[in-house]
Amino acid sequence: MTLTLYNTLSGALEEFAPLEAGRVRLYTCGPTVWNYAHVGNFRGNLFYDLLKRHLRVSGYQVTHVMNITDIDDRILHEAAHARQTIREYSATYERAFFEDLETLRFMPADIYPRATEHIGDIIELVGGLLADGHAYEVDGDVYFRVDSFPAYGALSKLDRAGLRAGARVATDKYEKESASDFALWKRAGEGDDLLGAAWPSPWGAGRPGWHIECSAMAMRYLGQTLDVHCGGVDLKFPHHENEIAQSEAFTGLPFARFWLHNEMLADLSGEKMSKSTGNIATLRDLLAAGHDPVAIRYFLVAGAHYRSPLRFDDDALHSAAEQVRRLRELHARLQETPREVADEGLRGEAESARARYRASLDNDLNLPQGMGHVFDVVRTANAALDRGRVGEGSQLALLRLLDEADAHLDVLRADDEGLEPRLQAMIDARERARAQRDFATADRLRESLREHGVLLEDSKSGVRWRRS
RNA sequence: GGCGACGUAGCCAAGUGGUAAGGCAGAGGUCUGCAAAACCUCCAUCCCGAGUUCGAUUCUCGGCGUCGCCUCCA
Repeated sequence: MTLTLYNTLSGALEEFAPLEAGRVRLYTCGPTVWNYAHVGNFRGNLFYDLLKRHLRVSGYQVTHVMNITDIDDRILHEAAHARQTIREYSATYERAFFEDLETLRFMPADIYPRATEHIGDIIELVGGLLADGHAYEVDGDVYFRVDSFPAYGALSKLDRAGLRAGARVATDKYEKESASDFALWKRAGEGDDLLGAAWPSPWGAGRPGWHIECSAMAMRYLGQTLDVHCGGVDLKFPHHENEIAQSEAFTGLPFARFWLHNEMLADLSGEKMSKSTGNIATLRDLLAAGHDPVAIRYFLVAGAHYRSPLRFDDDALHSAAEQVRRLRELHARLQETPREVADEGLRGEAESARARYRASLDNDLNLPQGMGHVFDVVRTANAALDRGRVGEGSQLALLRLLDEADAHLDVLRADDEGLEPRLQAMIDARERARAQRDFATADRLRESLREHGVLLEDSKSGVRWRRS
């Protein structure tokens, strides 16, 4: 089975193969650290996570670079307001971002380059574009000359004539040859040096434009042609279009072979979650409201196919939490000693489900469909366990199925394995009371444990506990 | 106005030219000291209209509706 991915560049599903056998060079658009990221941002990050995990499942070694954009107009503005340098200002949000990623079990990238630490690379890129006539300088600002790159618009399918030369372009304060030209380098404003936001360059003190850092850092660590470049659909234009233009104008080579774009997370009303609208929830908000981070992860990664919009909704979050619980429940039951029974049927079902699960993931990362296959078997397996019909063969096959899914989901492992001794003692005391058929005492202890957030489940093989 | 995506049960969400996975919620039941969990049963004809076809939810056209992008955006 081969991995097929939807490539925005061609607008079609394509068989994936990296340039170098066995190794994938992956670049994913990281955060601009000017504020706390919201769960919509993390939907994107978890899409990257899903892709990377599946590439690894598929046998590839993945070199993953994700940028940290720590210089931009908003950071500049906020830092000035807070009377801090941009580094001081952005450090808080950068740290929070990494904490949130860890909470969501994001598989870390290999390299997280910061824009401010690659000014030299950026200057080299801008210099090259100027030398070749792909850019021009106006009074300390440098712009990319879109007319010099005929393929402009190929990714976003925007016809250049169709890019309305009106609206916001008219308000642009810079003097550009053409409305669609974009800044590669911006002249320093007054006080920028005090904020730590001005660097010397052949065109005078200034800072990089928005798009250039991605080109510079991607090529720095991954070479001139990437295998996969990911981002949200809202970055297709102008960000990715501009990345392509400036990178390919510089190298004369394709910048990225596969462009993958994830759809947005929407609020309850269906509107895209975004900071400017204010309809956002941060991970911190959700945790404070008592939501399990693992359920949030499941919701964001498996709640919908990555190219479909996903609506943020309490019921959907609850549904995610229940699905995680059911998977964990079955996983726990499969730790028991298998019976000596003939279980060819169940084993076959588990193996077939695993093949179908794999095929779903190979088909453009269709995890929601894959989970359908998994849950088909979850029910069958539980029924068989109820009847004591699970032997060693099917037990192994079922565990393999769950492991295969968990290679993407990463929801089975618990954050805290242990139980406080005092609570464990209460469970033991309850078991003794039950053995003596002193159900009043047993029920009292169970209720008390419930108040401590521990739920009990009695089974033939003993009592199981879990956090509520 | 241009480009693009989407409209499947109370909710979330897959999918297919031959009469629609899965999950949540809900109802009834089995099991259990009671619970919980688990299991069993029930719960949709796929926005509307026309067309193509032996047959369309799936293809085409036209509506209606929702959303995204059109230089802040994951």
